[in-house]
Amino acid sequence: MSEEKSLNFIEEIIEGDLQAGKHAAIVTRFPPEPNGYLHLGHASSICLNFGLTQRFPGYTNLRFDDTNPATEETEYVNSIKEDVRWLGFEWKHERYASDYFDQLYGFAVQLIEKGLAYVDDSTPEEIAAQKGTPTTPGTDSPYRNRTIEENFDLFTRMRNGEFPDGARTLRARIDMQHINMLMRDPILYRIKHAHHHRTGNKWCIYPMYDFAHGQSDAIEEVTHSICTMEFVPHRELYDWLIRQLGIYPSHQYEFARRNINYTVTSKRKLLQLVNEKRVSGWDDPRMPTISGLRRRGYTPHSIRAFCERIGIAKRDNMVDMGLLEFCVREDLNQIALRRMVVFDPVKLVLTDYSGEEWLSTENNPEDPEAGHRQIPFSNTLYIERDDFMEQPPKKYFRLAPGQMVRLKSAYIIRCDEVIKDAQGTIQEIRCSHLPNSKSGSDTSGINVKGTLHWVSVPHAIPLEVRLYDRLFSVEDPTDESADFLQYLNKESLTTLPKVYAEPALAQAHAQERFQFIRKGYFVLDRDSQDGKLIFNRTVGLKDNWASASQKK
RNA sequence: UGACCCAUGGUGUAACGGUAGCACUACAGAUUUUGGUUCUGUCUGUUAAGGUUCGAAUCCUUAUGGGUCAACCA
Repeated sequence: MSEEKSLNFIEEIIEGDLQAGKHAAIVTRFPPEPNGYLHLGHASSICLNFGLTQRFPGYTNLRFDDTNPATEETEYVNSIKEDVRWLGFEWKHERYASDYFDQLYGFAVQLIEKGLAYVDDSTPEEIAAQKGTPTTPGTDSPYRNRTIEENFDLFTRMRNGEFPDGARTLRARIDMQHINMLMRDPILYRIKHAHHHRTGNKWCIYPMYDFAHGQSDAIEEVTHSICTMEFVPHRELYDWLIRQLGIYPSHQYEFARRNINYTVTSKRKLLQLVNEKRVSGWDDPRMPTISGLRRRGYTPHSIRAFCERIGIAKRDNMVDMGLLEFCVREDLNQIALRRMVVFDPVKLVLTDYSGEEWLSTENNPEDPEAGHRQIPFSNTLYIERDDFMEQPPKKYFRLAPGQMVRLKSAYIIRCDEVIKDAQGTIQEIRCSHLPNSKSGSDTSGINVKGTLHWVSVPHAIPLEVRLYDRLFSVEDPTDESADFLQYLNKESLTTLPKVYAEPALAQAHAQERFQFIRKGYFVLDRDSQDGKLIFNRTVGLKDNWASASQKK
């Protein structure tokens, strides 16, 4: 039985190309612009581009599309490389569009010499006016018919820095009446006296996306250049330039960007969240950035599984964040070390128990290899306040007066008495235990429905815990006519400054994943210091009781 | 008003002219020393109308709906 996984439409195209002998091997590239941090949308593209060359013969380059020195920085280059590697992929060549600036300049000269490009002195406003609209044709620039000699001279002088920013542009000479607005004499080069993160001050003219991306693809002999649907109209220009230049015929294929509900995946909007301090930074655990997810405790494996499940297609989509959460729970359930932590404590005293003992408990019931550890037990414990109810509803099988529950990995106890203060707040729950019900050697013959987590008060260590919720309160924060910031979820971060944990957690390492039993999955945050451990909740456990009891 | 892209349960994605499947979600039950996990089951779908065909989610036409295109951004 072969596990026949169906191909997505791009894999089908590649399989067809390979079978037809069009290519012996394929070349793809992941082409980020280093002007922001990578997010979930990029993860999809990374998994696609790198995944393709794992499945088919060939390789994938990492190429930075760094043609706009005004917004691009080395900080972003470094974070992008780190994130791609963290996701589990390695590129064949690390390249930059700026590596090709000399060749690109040569291509521009070729177009000028063929009469297919001209220097335009029009202002941005004039060029916009010449452009026409989607339904009305454009008009020719008055500079459109300059001689080849004049164009060459002016372009050379543009390069030499004789003109200020924005004074002139180099435009392709195609057709101002073209039905496709991108074909209406698109700008190829613009003047920017700006420092570039790699080429420094060598250049004061920079190529536009359309005159860099496809040419870089061709230089690298990329066979399948994959991008998102908004570039569909660019393909005509992409092909035109390649044809006129007579360079390697890379082909562009488009797929629909993945949208995920309750968040935004737009670098502009994410930048805004960072700049306006709505979040603590690009790696704020609430951010849909790779670095945010990493800090939140997501595993590379879970993100890859997510991308695999949401697939690749051309139709508009809105993926449920719940699927991402499912993927990370699925992974973490297998690997997380179980620990007991009480968030909202109420004291529980065993009136018929004295002294202390260390009990054995498994680190991960899903993984026998994870072994066991010892946990301290005494007659003074903390349990969760909401694990006790004086007047329990039906089917509540936690602790209540006269009721029995098991303390995880310890004894079955019965609630005998409740001590309250003048306001009626419970101060202490007094219980007795069944000595012969000890975990592992239970001869009591009693079966209880509920099992509670707990910590021994004298042994407990304090922790800070940060609980996260979705960043936005509506499914599509960008859809509404209002500003997306208006839909920020004000409860996206809840900090519990002091919770009580079993002592084993004092030895937690940054890379370890934990499941705080009945609470969720947690990871150590980098804000932790000696003596002050901080944990991020990656995701909660599925909670059928909470959803069932809320429904009433 | 134009051109282009897209349309399968609540969500995502398959079916390549021949039984509409998978995953998530939701719901019901079993198991469980985590109301977790695991297991079993249930609900819900081809945008519409024509046409081609023995047979259409699939091919054709039209309509409808959604998206994209008027940055010296990518």
